[in-house]
Amino acid sequence: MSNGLAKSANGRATIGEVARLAGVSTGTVSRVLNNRNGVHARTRQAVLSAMQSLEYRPDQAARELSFRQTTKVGLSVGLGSRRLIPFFMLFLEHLITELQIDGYRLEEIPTRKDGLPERLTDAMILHGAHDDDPRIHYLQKQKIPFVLVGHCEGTRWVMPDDYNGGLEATRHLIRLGHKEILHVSGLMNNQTFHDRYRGFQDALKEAGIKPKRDWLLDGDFATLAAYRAVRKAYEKDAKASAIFAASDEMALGTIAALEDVGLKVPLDVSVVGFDDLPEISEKLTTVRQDIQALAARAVALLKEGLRGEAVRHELIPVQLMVRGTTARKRG
Amino acid sequence: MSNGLAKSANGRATIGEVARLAGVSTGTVSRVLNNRNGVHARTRQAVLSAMQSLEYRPDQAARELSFRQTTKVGLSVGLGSRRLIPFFMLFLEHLITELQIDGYRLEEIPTRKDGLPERLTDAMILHGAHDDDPRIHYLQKQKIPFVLVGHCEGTRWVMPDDYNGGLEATRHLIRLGHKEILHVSGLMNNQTFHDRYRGFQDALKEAGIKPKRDWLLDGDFATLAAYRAVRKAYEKDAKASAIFAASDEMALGTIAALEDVGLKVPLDVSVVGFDDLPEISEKLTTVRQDIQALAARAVALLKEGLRGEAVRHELIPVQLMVRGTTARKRG
DNA sequence: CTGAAAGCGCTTACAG
DNA sequence: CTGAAAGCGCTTACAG
Repeated sequence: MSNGLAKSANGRATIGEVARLAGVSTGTVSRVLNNRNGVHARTRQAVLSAMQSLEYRPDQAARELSFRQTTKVGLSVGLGSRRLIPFFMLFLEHLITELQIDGYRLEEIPTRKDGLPERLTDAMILHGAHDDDPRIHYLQKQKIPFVLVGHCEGTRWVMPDDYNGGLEATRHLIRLGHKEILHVSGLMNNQTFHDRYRGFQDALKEAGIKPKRDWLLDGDFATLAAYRAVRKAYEKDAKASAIFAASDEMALGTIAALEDVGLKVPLDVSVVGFDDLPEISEKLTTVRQDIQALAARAVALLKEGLRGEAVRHELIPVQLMVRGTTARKRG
Repeated sequence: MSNGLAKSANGRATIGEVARLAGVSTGTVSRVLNNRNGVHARTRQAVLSAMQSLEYRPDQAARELSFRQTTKVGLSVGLGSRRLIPFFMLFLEHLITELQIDGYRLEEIPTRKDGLPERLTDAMILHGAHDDDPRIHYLQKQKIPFVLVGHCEGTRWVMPDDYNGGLEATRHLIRLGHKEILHVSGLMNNQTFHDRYRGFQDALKEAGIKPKRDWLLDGDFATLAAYRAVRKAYEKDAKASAIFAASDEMALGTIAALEDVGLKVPLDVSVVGFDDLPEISEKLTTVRQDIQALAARAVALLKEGLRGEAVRHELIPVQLMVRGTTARKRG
């Protein structure tokens, strides 16, 4: 090694090597590693730069073993919430990664028929919450810190800025000259989709467009259901020149339906999706949400909860990605 | 504890407690734990029963730390293979669990544009292989032990018994009196679907049924594509009273299409799927495959490879699950 | 504010 | 065939 210190067998620097280079003890290195206070600023700096120059990355296994008791974080998926969908998979993967950084371990906790988690962990992450979700009150009573992926007054929560996503997607269509815009979504008892819908409505309102009742199509959050709803609408009498689908999957179904009734996207009808999932949305104009950030912020809030800090919430920004499925309204 | 030995803080027995109860050293316990030979049968038995009575489960973190060098298993997903689908998610989850038991760590290795893995690990699991997959020859040359999920002469492989699944699904329909049976699948350059198709063909052949060219529908492995293919077929002139869809997703699309052209399932048309995925296939007559066993056997074969044993392969049995979407042919 | 030392639960040469 | 002991890379009272 350029600094004359040997690295450990498997090629990675150890805490001991960092300590030697920084001229401190391993205990001190450990303290800065874990952000404990009571380390002199100068010392901390020295350790930090030693870590950097050695590209130090702590050994997970050793940490877990030393934290005699690893913090177990439970992931609770709401009743009826689908687990085997791309969004959830990606969220789960990022969540595991983010928790690992702090030495926490994720466990999926099954939900009982009464809607409560099968058992409790040191802290919990709640996904797929609905109004009056029994888990919220229950965890509050048990004094288990938790973070909600979604929103609920008085709790610690984090979620993508679905409202603004819906707003921006719809504004984009309006800017392109579209005046009649369908919205393909699912049941509105789902926070996420309700928020996207509110964004849709408000964008119309601010443009002075009054939505008709039949502009709202039930796509049941799925490709095929969206296809059937859109196809049926256009086979009847739909004239809309633009469609905002509340998910990329539904956007895909929407596009296929338009194709099958002989309409070209984006020539005849523009389509915007939502999520920007890999493998699915490459060519779609859509609203990107940052799933990694969602997971990272959820973990950050959870740590605050574990430290007993005050509840607060965060909204993860989303971003309109203009690609090939939207165009200016024709003559 | 009933045996008068204290368990460690976090409630789980340690190797030391097992050793004490069995009247041996921790080294010996470790040896039986890792199936090392050179332990007297009687001693081994004593240790085993001590483990059992203490419900001993080794601490992963401690093992990893002690195995100075953890074995890294790379998971390589073939180019163009979809990763965000339920089957793959479930396989991945089981794979991680199974590898963990042996203290191995799974890493997903990206595939380069030329089809080779970005980097090598101690051992690899190949998924989504196609004919002439360059990874196979490459890994053989590099002498990296690997297991293929699929099949390829001269390699170590494991896969579900897709052929028999296709055979059984089709036989089931034939037994119900159906004589004209469609098969909804995707491109046949995919081993899995090709095998299911062969099963379909052979079942017809043994029943003396000669399939027509247009009995094979391209469902592109997806719900929506299956829907469109089936709908188009019946809108034209299809008369088949039964359909074997090569995946549950395609079966769902198939059923929706039949419904939309006014046919009742299973009254007018019977439908069989394949996979039996949770959340998706509750009411479907389908062929269950055991994804957990698939992962477990893949790991077992990989361990053989790591030990330098001869290559061999395994077929994981599948099972026909008769549920509500198939019925005896009418009139 | 910092260091020396014990300890987390396992594995593995090294003796015998 | 088996035990005693060192060591894996960290954390954390305990002194100072």
